[in-house]
Amino acid sequence: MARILITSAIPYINGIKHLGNLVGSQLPADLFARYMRARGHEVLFICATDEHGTPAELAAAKAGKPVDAYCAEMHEVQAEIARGFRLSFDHFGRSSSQRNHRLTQHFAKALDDNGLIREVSEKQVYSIDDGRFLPDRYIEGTCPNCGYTSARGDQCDNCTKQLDPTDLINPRSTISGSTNLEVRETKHLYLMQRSLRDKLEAWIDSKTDWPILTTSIAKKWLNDGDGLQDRGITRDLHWGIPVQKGDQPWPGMEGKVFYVWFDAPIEYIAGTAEWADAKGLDDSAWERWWRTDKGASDVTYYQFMGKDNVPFHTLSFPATILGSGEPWKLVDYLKSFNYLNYDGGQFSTSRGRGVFMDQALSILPSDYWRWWLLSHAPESSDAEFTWENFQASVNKDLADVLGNLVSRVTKFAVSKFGATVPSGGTFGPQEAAVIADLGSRITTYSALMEEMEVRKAAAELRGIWVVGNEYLQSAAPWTVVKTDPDRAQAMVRLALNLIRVYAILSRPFIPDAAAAMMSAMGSDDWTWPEDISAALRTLPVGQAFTVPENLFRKITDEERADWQTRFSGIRV
RNA sequence: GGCUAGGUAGCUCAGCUGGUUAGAGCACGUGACUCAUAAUCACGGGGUCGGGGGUUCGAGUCCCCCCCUCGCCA
Repeated sequence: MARILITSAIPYINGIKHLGNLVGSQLPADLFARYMRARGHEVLFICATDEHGTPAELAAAKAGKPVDAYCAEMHEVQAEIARGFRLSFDHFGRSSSQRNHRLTQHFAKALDDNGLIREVSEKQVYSIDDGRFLPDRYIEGTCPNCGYTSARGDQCDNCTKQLDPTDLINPRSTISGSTNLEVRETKHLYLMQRSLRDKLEAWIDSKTDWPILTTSIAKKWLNDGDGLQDRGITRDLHWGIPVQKGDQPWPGMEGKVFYVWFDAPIEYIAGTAEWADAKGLDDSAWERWWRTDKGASDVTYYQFMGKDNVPFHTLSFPATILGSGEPWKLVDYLKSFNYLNYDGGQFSTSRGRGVFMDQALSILPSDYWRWWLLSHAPESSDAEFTWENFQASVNKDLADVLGNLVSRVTKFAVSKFGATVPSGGTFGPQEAAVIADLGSRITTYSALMEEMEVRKAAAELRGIWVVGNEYLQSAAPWTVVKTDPDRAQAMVRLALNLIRVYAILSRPFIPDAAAAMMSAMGSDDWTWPEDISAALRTLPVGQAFTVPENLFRKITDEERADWQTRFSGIRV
């Protein structure tokens, strides 16, 4: 038994995420966690909400709520949706937790003690009416280059020329529209990533088994232009983790907070501490997952995220860990995903284009989405969601291949032999062939799951389902029963056992349907079928089973057309 | 403009270090079966692997140029 730590990139608190966000991190992480648990490993799966920063403050203001209350509320909303998708987090934490405050301040002190923090004085635009410094993208004005009146502080969207906020003519705050702005001098802390560059590069170079997507992004940042840059880790904001050196004040930094990208990944650790707190365990319970001097040396740590998060997880966060000089666990395997596009374009949160997690659950159960998203996960390149493809995949794979298999087996069995596992006959060559076929397929499937080859694993699982239909078709118990009822009973017995085995194998992808299959077979034995021959003889003869409701319903053309128009833009 | 990843059957995608007639699922056609959610199973048609050069006994797979998507960055 191995010890496996899994984290999913933490979703930002501001609003409900769309399916592209889901399939890029939380869902594949859940798949992997469920699989590893099924194999009997000790798994800890942590996620959280990322709560700090300007967007959270603005969203709270828009909602007319204090930012802490807003975050608490949105955290609960996201947690509820996560439960709806059956995301099996051991803990769903919050980056605003006290645990994260203390750890973030601790890391800042450790970095400073090691000479890796420097102070930088810089000029930034301050909005007097808003009472805050404005990040570049919250300033608009007239482009000095082309005269476009809605140029942003970092770039003009019209002429694409790169700008400095102070270049803008008649600059204004996009938050309030106020033009009462001035340039103020402010001091910030920078993490000296440059001095950790070689260490980081050596570490990245040692990860030869990582996806190309992951390492190529990391190397680009290490080598592009002047190479890895030092990074500001503080901001002039109110909502965030106060800048402190451990539990001591940081002279000159009063009133400032850490930058959200500094504290967010630390929440992986803090979230584990929150998990221990929630369980009433002491510090050693979470430290054994993170501190190699306190029992974590045998932990294998996996991270899951979309490609936009890769630089922070391959460079910035490791810089924090390595720079601390303390024995914290570094990620062992980083699985990254490309983007999911929506019907010929992008998912767009701001324009409400695409399907959001709450809407998805309002039209179909989570298993439908889990299956489609995972079997089409954007692993090697960006992938495309279309309603036609979704409909075809759900109807064929789930309803026809798997759902109908369960249906035909149980209904036939009940009508001929009653609602108990029949005792007659013995397994012969046909059954031996099925056992051999499944044995090798399960080996393949397991290997793909361990390699996190999500799409290929889904395809193999589907192949495993098809084996059941192939067997029934060639064995034809409905014909055999007329001349040799005992033989037909043996066939039915195998088929019923098949349903239980399929429940186990399918559970990481479609947990609800798997539970329904298992329960219909009157069993609760989820032991992984290492020995498929024995696994197909597990249900006791005479044990009662039930005919489950159809596991999956089909999506009609009318529904598809309706959804297609409903989710084409403008979220209602 | 720089960079990453892609451009393979109607659609969604596999094809590791170059090697027999380029694969899967869906869709389509034909047949079988009738237990089942008009489900299933078998067989079949369909691709000059974005374009053009080159290296090689041999290239979808390596090199060069060009075109086109997606994304990132400046």
